[in-house]
Amino acid sequence: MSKKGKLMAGKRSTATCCARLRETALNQAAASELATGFAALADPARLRLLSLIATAPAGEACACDLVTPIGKSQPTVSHHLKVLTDAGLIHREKRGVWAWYRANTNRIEELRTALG
Amino acid sequence: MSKKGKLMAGKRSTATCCARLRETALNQAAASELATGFAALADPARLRLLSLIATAPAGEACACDLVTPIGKSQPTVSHHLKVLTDAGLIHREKRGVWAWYRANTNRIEELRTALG
DNA sequence: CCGGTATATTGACGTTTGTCGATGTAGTGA
DNA sequence: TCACTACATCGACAAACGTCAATATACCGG
Repeated sequence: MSKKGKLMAGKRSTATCCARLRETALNQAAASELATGFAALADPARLRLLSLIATAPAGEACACDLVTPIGKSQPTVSHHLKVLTDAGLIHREKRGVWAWYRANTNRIEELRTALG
Repeated sequence: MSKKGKLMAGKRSTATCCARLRETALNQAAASELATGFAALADPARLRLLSLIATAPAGEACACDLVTPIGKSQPTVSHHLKVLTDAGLIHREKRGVWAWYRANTNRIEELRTALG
């Protein structure tokens, strides 16, 4: 779990990457950073999209396969995928006409760590 | 701490208690349940409140000590505390004139598990 | 009972969000 | 070139949200 022995408390090196809610009180910057991440998860459609992408074979999913299961219009799904992308939770790769999405494990883990 | 406790005396279904985003695709119900939880975390002020409460001595914090560090008005802080309470992330206990808040570890862990 | 304090609720406001239809853009194959 | 498909963007709208001042509620010490 611990990648390195790097959890020095004294160094204030913009440590928003590893902020932990229940360890030390969050400063404003860290709180804002985390809030944008959680905001992306604060919608059922986006949670299901992220789940569909993360559990897709080969770890990636085509946008064309995401519209129907979500049950929303194509522009809406496209919008949600953009929100997830902007929040760093997924990564987009355009291949031909198709857009392939992949979960950003590091970012998800970052938010998970915040709750630890 | 006791093993389970009766703090979770809500109508939370057992099926959604252990949903994991990256394990199997979320159904609509589980996604909605998780989304309300993450929505409560989708605000910097609420994240800082939860952090202040979780790291407070004896594991509990008085509302009277939460207004100033947040830098928002008293009604606004009260509102955010209510949102966190309704989402099951903290627990409120009125003692005399004061309201004491305590983090709901189970609920936080539940959301953390969803990202695992 | 009275004044002071702690907290919650109400009402109003500007802003953000989720949604869709319409439209734009770009790759593909005939 | 043309039609078709996949996806993004735009414009509009209602609903939800964050915020505060004003007010209400409840407790406590005199």
